[in-house]
Amino acid sequence: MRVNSLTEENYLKALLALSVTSDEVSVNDLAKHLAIKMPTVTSMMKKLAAKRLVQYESYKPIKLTKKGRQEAAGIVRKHRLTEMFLVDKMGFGWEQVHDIAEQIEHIKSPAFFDKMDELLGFPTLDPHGSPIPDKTGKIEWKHYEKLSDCKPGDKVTLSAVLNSSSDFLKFLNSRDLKLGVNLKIDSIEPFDKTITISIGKRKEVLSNLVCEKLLVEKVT
Amino acid sequence: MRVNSLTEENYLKALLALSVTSDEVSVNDLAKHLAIKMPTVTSMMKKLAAKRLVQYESYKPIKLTKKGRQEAAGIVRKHRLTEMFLVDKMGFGWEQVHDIAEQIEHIKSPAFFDKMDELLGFPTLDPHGSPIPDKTGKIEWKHYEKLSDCKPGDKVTLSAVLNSSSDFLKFLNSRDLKLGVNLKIDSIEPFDKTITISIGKRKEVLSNLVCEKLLVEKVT
DNA sequence: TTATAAAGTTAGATTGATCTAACAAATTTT
DNA sequence: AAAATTTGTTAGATCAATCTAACTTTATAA
Ligand SMILES: [Mn+2]
Ligand SMILES: [Mn+2]
Ligand SMILES: [Mn+2]
Ligand SMILES: [Mn+2]
Repeated sequence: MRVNSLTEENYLKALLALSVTSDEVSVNDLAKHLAIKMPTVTSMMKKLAAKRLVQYESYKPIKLTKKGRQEAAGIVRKHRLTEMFLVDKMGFGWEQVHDIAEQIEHIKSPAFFDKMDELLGFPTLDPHGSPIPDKTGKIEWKHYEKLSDCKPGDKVTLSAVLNSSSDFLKFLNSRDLKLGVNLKIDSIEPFDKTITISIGKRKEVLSNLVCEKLLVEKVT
Repeated sequence: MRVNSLTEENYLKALLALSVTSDEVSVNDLAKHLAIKMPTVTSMMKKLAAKRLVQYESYKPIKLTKKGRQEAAGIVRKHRLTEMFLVDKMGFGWEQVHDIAEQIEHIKSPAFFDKMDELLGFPTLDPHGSPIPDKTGKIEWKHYEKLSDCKPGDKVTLSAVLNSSSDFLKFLNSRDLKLGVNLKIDSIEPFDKTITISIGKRKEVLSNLVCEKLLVEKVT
């Protein structure tokens, strides 16, 4: 009843990720998110409930307990510190680091991650603009909005991405869309919500699917 | 039949470690080294034999195949590169890195270790003086000898340690025994082979148990 | 060279993580 | 409200990695 397995850690992380919207998570959501079958989730929920990491009763939605949320935040903290370290200290591109961090987040060594933290100067954001949870498990998102919710004429700064897959980030690289670039929304196609933006004098056309994954901050 | 599990990797590494002396390894040795029971070893040997990583027949000693030796060297390479990175690039002490490297050696990401290698300038020795296997799996030990095999009057340089446990290395730290220090053997107690050495004008008394774990190079 | 001890194997159980098939509950549609 | 669909659970199987108990082979000692 002491340390969590890699598998358990992945369930906790999934629960935390799925909680951002609804706080309560269904067996089905979890099964889909982890690409496993529902009965597997059911039995793991019983185990995690016994460890007081989740609240679980048959046929009712699942909630992380405080303890569960903290453990999950700890994993995410390790993941994001790692990504930051890989980019800032080792010279990887932001599109290369997620998969490595998925593995390193399970390393058991507070000293290792404390050292990363220190060498990085105690960062609060990861290379994708996501907040790095603090040691108490607090996760503070800035008040960003989705590019897909902006209006024509809005001037914004690209501040975070909601998808860290290599494919998506390579796409952004190919258009020189990095965190911090300033964009102006020129127009939105009513039919499919495709957005045309200006970056300096360059223009780009971005599908709604892409814009939903881009978080921006209004500039005055 | 593609990728090896963490458990399999640990068996291969153990086999390689035990092969330094005898090339052939017994079920018993392996069981002791891994702190598991013999039947567990037997069944794993069948699995590794099926994967052509070891040569195994009932009641006969076990040998790594060429493929097995290469895989094992790959893990050791990752282990030692990691230790070097932790010490040289992250500021850990040589007594802190073995346990972290035991975990990181199982990370699946050639790019990650290639980057370490590059940032370190392609080192050939780890922080404990052990050779870092090259990418082809070749491991080249310098011609060191054990301090316990030296004679009174010998002048030597401490070049490697055969035990990377935190306790042992903390003991060496407490006596300022780092790799590269020059020692002179003053005398050897015939009864228990305890050795008295001089380091500059300082004198230390080292038990045979300690001296067997210290590899030195004669200086002229 | 027989007896004893050590080393090794086989058989069967356990635990964790997963699956499929069958059934049950809850939700949505009609 | 009944039917259909979706969601969730139970039961039982599988696979990897481990164990213990019982047995066999090999090595060592008397
Ligand atoms: Mn990530
Ligand atoms: Mn990230
Ligand atoms: Mn080591
Ligand atoms: Mn080492």
